[in-house]
Amino acid sequence: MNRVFKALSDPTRREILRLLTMREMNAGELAERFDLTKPSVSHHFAVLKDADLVRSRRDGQQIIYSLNTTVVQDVLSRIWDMFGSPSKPGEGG
Amino acid sequence: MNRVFKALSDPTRREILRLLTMREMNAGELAERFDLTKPSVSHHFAVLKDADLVRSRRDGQQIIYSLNTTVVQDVLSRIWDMFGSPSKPGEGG
DNA sequence: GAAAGATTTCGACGATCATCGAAATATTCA
DNA sequence: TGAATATTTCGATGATCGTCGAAATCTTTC
Repeated sequence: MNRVFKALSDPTRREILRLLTMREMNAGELAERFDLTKPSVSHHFAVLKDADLVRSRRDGQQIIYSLNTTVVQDVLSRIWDMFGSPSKPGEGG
Repeated sequence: MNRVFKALSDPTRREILRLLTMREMNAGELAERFDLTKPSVSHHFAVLKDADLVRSRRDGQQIIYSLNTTVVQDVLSRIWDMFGSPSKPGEGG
């Protein structure tokens, strides 16, 4: 769970995730969207994969990235459970 | 929004937030729960306050921390909107 | 097999971050 | 006013992080 929060702590990676909610994209296509070198963007892919938030598959020369939908949903549920229903003081928590 | 994610990226701070969902606590009470010096824990309070996730008020010699419930709820909603309903490829997003 | 294209790995560098001990600030109580 | 308690601020330090250019890996095509 810590890797997930670390992964989400960088704006570039959050933007990658947001783009992938639209449709899957290959590495070069994603890299074009950022003012970063390809090695830098590739590093962000690795962090997101390590957190299990995205998946990748090869299609010819290209690597196609997609959102790991089930994990993202599960993670969001956990976060919600952790902070989403705080009992107010005096409400009996 | 970036400050929020940065704030959430540290396990100690997430634990502070989790504890505060139970009930409000003063600084010393919270600090006892961690194997950290008081200056370190105090630093985490500052980060959480800067992200507007917690509030503090003074009661005599003590500073009482509580979850900023409305902001936490709002933040979670935003995160959910950002990643919560990803359209699968071919589903027409 | 060699050239070309897409992507990642490597090694390094500067910035940011979590942590600490010491000192400073704020409040209470005698 | 001065001692005691609670908490934060300051200054420093080691670790982690995002970034880069160069080199390596993998695939396709000729």
